[in-house]
Amino acid sequence: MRLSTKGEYASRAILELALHYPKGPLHIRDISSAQDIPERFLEQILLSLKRAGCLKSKKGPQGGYYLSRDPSEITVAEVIRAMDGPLAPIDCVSVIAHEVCSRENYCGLKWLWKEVRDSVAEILENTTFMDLAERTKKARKERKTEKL
Amino acid sequence: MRLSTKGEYASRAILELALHYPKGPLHIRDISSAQDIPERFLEQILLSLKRAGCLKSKKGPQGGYYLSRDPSEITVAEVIRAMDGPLAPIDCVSVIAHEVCSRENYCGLKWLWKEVRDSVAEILENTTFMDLAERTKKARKERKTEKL
DNA sequence: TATTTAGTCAATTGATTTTATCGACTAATA
DNA sequence: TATTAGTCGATAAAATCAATTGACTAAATA
Repeated sequence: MRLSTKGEYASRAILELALHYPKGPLHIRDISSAQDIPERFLEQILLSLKRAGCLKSKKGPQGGYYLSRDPSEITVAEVIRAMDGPLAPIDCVSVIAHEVCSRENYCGLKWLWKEVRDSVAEILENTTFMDLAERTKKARKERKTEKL
Repeated sequence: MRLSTKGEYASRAILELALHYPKGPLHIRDISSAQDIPERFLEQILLSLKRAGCLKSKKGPQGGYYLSRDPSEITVAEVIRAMDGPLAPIDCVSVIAHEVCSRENYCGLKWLWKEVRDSVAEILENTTFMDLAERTKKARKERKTEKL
């Protein structure tokens, strides 16, 4: 039940862009160093996220990536699905990539995996990058005052 | 956020043993054919589950595997952890394999993954193989009456 | 006690996925 | 037209996963 590195990097990258929103584009390089993600790998991830409609980009000097919508309109579910596919733990309970099992006697388990899927989806569908950005800003602020 | 094949096979195997409980041991071969799991792969899985304390075994004729406890005492969480390790989507929110992140600015996400972890754990900790066996029996019964 | 049955164990292979890198290309700006 | 920065496809390296193998040990029974 683990999240892929790709999924984790993607969500960190979008969070970084959300923290910067609505200022202009950010370079791959800057996102990479801020979030400690291998630059050439991040490049691919950002491309996928762009194709998935989460990001837009601008070439040339003063170019970079920026969110295609307000952070409050981008859910974590959308980002994770774009990177890793269905949220379901196994295909037979995936809404998107549904697969019929050959035997009915597994269905005692099917019900369980469906419950897991729904519960994960519920959280990720209802969390936006605005929520995450706010949490992050708040945590940073608290950390600052703590140090005084 | 996918379950490994190993985790899926393991839960199916334990379910099969729970359905057979408390009758005597079942051969690897029988579990394998009932649940359609590659026999030599299942062998390894059963060994791990034995080491994890879910199963016991008996060698020789009339031998096989059987549950070490009542199905109501074996949770799905226990089985999945034995096969795949921590339930947490990423290590920094794992109770067992906790890892400190080098940067505090990820914590906006940390909180989210923790919520996911807790929600998955809540379900898997509270589902036992008695529950699953009962569900399965009920589903089979319904399927039978449907056919009349 | 010999034979058969059935689980034990370690090592290794094969396949797939994940993670990452490379180089050449295109678009935008100054 | 030089420089900056994203685009794209191919591929390589590494890790993990899934599965196979062969030799071994223990138990039952004939």
